[in-house]
Order: sequence, then C-alpha cells, then structure tokens
Amino acid sequence: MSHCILQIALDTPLDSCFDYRWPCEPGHEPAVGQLALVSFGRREVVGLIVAVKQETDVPPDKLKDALAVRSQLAPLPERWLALARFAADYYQRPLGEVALPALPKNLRVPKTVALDRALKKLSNQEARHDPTPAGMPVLNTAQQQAADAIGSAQGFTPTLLYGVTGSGKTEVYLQACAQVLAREIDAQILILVPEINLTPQLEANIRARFPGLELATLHSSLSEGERLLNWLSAHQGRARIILGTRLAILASLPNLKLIVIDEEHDPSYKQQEGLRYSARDLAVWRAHQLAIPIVLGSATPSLETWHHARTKRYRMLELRERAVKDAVLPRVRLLDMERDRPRDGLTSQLLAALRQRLERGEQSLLFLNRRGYAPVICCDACGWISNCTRCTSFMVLHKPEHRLRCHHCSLELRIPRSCPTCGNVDLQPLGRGTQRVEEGLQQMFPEARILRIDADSTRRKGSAQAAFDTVHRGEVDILVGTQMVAKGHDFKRLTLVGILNPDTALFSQDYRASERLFAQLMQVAGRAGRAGGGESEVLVQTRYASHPLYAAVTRHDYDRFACGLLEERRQAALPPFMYQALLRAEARELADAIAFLTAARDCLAADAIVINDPIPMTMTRVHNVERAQLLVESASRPALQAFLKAWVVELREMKTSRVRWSLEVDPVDI
DNA sequence: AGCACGCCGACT
DNA sequence: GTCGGCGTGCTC
Repeated sequence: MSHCILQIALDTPLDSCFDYRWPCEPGHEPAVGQLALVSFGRREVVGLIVAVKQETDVPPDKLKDALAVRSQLAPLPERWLALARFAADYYQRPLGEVALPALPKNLRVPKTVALDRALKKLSNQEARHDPTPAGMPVLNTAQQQAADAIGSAQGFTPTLLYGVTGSGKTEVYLQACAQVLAREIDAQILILVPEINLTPQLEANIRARFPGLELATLHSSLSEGERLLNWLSAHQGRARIILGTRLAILASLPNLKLIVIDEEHDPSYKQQEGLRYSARDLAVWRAHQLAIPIVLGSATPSLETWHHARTKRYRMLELRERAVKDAVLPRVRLLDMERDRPRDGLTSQLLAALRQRLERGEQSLLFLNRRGYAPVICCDACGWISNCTRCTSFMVLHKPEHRLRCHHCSLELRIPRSCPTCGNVDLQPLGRGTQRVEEGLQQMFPEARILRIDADSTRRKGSAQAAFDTVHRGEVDILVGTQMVAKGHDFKRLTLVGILNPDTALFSQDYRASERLFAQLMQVAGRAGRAGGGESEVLVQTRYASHPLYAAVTRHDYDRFACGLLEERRQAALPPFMYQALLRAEARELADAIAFLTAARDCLAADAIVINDPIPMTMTRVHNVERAQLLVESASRPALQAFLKAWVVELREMKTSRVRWSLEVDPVDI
C-alpha cells in the first residue's frame, strides 16, 4: 500500500501544521478541508487537512500515521478555509486555533457516533426548498426602496440600513431576503443578531414568513446535538436561512448569497475571549470574498460603519419614519438633578411621572446599569470601604442575599456586622443599584407591582423569559432593570422610561463610552411608545443637563452627534482614523508584567508605528493576577499588520515563564 | 494548550 | 518513606 502525506492544522498555540502519513492508493487521497483524527503527543485529536502532499521534511522516526479520516463529512469548502486563514492571519493566531474551535464539538472528538447519528437523521428528512414567502406586509415607500435596493444588489455591496427603533428594519431584511431567495436557486442567507435569546420573535417571524424553507439557528445556548445538526444543515446547503449570533459568522455556508447584521453597532459582535474577533468585520470580509451584498442595520451605527457610509465605501439607506401606524418617537426630557434633588435616587419629576402611570394603569421602566443594592459599603467612623481582597474593585452589597460580592472574581462574603478595622457597627451603603431602587420604590408605592430584572434576579435558566412574560401579561406596574431589559423586548403597555444614572459614561477613560451610551439610551428609549396611540416619554436624570450628548438624545439626532464624535476622533487620531492592537500581560507581580511589556516594546523597530509605554490596566488586579497593557497604533492597517506579524514571532521567542500574554487586534475597550 | 518528566517540601 | 508543588520541554 502506498501512502500520502497529510498536512494538518491542530488546535494548539504552536504556529505550524503537522504532517502525518496516510496509507492510500494514488488517486484516492483525502481532500483538503476534510477532518482527520490523529495522535498528537499523548492524546488523540481531530485536525483539519490543509494540504495533501507526497513528501515531507519531517524525519521518518517522528512521522506518525493519521488514525482516521472523517470521509462521511463533505470537506470544508476552499472559501471557508480562506476565511479561517484570513482570520488567523489578521488576528495573529495559528490557523488551527481559529478553524477548529469554529466547528461543533462533536466533530472534534475521537468518536463519530454523534456525527453518524446526525448525518443519518438529516438524510432521513426531506429538505424543504420552497422560497415562497407567506403573508408579506405592505411596506412604506422608504422600506420598499430599501428592500428593493438590497434585494437587487449584485456583487459586494455593503449597505448601512440606518433607521430608528420601530422604523421597520426587520421587515426590510425579510423582504430583501425574499427577493434574493426567489432569484438565486439554492441561495443561503446569514442573519446575525446580537443575542438570540432576547429575540425569539425574530426566529418565529422568519419561520412564519418562509414556511417552505429550512431555517437553522446557531448560537451558544444550543445543546451540542442541536448545534451539530444545525451546523451540518448549513454545511450541506440544506438550511437556507441561518440565524445566529457572532459565532455563526464562522459557519460553513457553501451557497451564501446575502448577509444581514442586525444592530451592527452592538458590542456583543466582538468576541471577548479566546480568538477576539469582530463578527461584523469578518462578515464584511466574507461578503467581499464572495462578492455578495451585506446589510448592516442600526439606529445608532458604530462610528466605523458611519465613517464608511460618509465616505461612500458603504451605501446608506435611511428609514426616517416609524413604520408602526401612528407611533411616534417618544419624547425625551432631561431632569436636572442639580435643581430637582433626588430622593431615594428619584427626582420629584420622575416620581410624579411614575405616579401618573400608576393611576392610568400603564407600565413604567426604570433603567439603571448597576446591579446589586449598593456598589460599596463604607465605615463613616474610620473610612474603611469594602474593597475586594483579590481585585482592584469594590465588593458590591447584595442585600437580599446578605452578601458582599465581587463582580470580577466571584468572591462572596457575609455582610460584616461591624467595621473590620474599627469595630463601628454603623456601616453605610454608598450609591445605588437595582435592588436599592426596587426597595425605595416599594416603600413609596406600596400598592405597585414592582419587578426587578437583572443578572441576579434571573440566574435560573428560563427565569428571564418568565419575568418578561409577566411584564407582557401586564402583571407589572414598574419594571426596574439593567441593560438586560434594553434589548429586543417591546413592551406594549409601557409609556414611561426613566434612566437613572447615565452620567458616569460621559467622563469615562474609554473614548468609546459616549458612543455606547448614546446607543444604549436610544435602545432603552425604543422600549416605549411602540404600540402607538398614547404618549410615551423618556426621562433622563442627569447632573449635566447641558451636555451635548443629552441634547442630541433629546432631539433623536444621531447624525450630528456621530459626525461630531467622528471629528473628535479624527483630531485625536483615534479609530476609525487609527488602527490599534493591544498587547496584554498578566503576572502575579505587576513588575513582571511591566518588564515583559517593556522588553516587547523595545524588541523590534518599526516605521509608521507608534508603540506606547506599558501601563497597568484600569482594573489592575483581578483574582490576584496583576495586569498591564501596551498599545500599538498606526494610521496604516497594512503597516500595523506587517509589524504585528513580525512582532509575534519575537514575542514567542521571549522567555515568559512568569508572564502570560495575549495580543488583541482592533481592541474595543482599552 | 495539554501532558509528561523531574526534582524539592509536608504528610498518611 | 510517598503525595504533590509547578518549572521546563515536547508535540508531525
């Protein structure tokens, strides 16, 4: 029996592929893109065949035979491999570390029972391929023009669909999809959403609209079995619409003809661990690679996308009106906390507005992005405050649970009866979280039905959905919530949104904070007034009532706000006018992390690159690990890429026994 | 990253 | 006497 050599990418930080022998007759070699089981060191792992050769430089005594080739699975297409290769290069990671984690776990295990079972299940079911849409609502003129423009686009056509909440972007997507599906036989469409759990309506809408087509969802809360089934369905071209979160951008989609990214500005498109990719950016790359249209929808586009639209790299389609009949944008008013001093965190004007809603039997939402009872407790006598012993942060008071809790390392303590340093029994909560607001409200409105929705109140699986259902059934008068309540849900009876302390983001070190704040305020504001008819209002409590951000929010004027921010970014040489990468280092001793970064800073000369000095991270210590970072910038993306490529080679050579490091390209929080 | 080998401290 | 700490070395 003769043999060939398989060059295989494995999920390991080692930046190379590994060669294995595979016995086979000439003409019967495995294909590039197939998966193979190999023995690697002392374990058995599944890798991806990236080349099939006749020879290798690996000495024969080291060369092993591959154990199996997953021939029952069609090879991953060349286009998909190119995507993985691009992502690996761009984010400075080995190919195997990008390609393999993108596959369902059940494909990466030594046993094939799950795969064989899933394949059998799929082959026993007839795939549905009728693209006829059901029940298409009539669009308004702007919607129809947008849907036609997207649905008829040829080639790589990036489009920003810019429209306020309720302007009917979803319907534009669906009708554009219908056009593409009607025109292109076997077409697949990828629809990305920030968090699928928050938008169960969308999945239902798509299923109802295209009853004759296969829909597959891809997101992290699927079971492994479902995940494999849906992934295979996409890979085989059966699933014609793929609805997923960011991880779906790395799915195998052999007939992809249109990509839709809903709420494209949403931070959850950025993966924040492992391979730190931007699903939005990869989606644009993928659309370009395949020469297909891509739609980026938002009421508050990211400045990157906004900039592209302004400079005509992206086409902009705008929806100015709310599509729901008679619905108007909620009136936004600022409540000046300097003039109207809050009681229990609520100004008299907000209290009056709440009382009015209660009398009318309408719902109110109070939005506060801080869970717990109080962010810190302190001792008035000696100045002790509840610092976390493992992190550079406070222990947050959680009153119902009688605990102090660190939100960064999960350390929990019982609430001390007295001050640990001076024994004073009078410890004071400082500041206000959702629990405290809830408590205050219940005292002021004892008859009101108040519900708090935050990460703490919805720990149990399914409890978030149950809470939202309670609100939808009208069994809640006042809803208190964190950003969990800002997304997705339309509350029909809701006519008042109060925003409690948004000011911190105005003066944040993170230059993206104001962009995010604007998006979040618009998103929360959009929860009200969707049903039409009644008058909805949004009340923002602030100490900085004259801040231009609030002026823009009041006018619902993202255009001018975004243009102003862009100009600031240009002058300060920040993204999107500058490209950045961040080298992070972690160590038990801060000095070790800084020393590593200093060595990194000096190990390579570069033109057109700014290498800043190492600095400790804002939250220096987390779980007893000290962290520091080094920012690298360039006005030229290719120059930055070239530098990073060479730099990573140097960094891997450095002995870093006490330091763990990672490199992030296009970091979002610095 | 895993996973092994390898050489020094406190325990059944 | 061993269990186990994590330093360092290797993976086709």
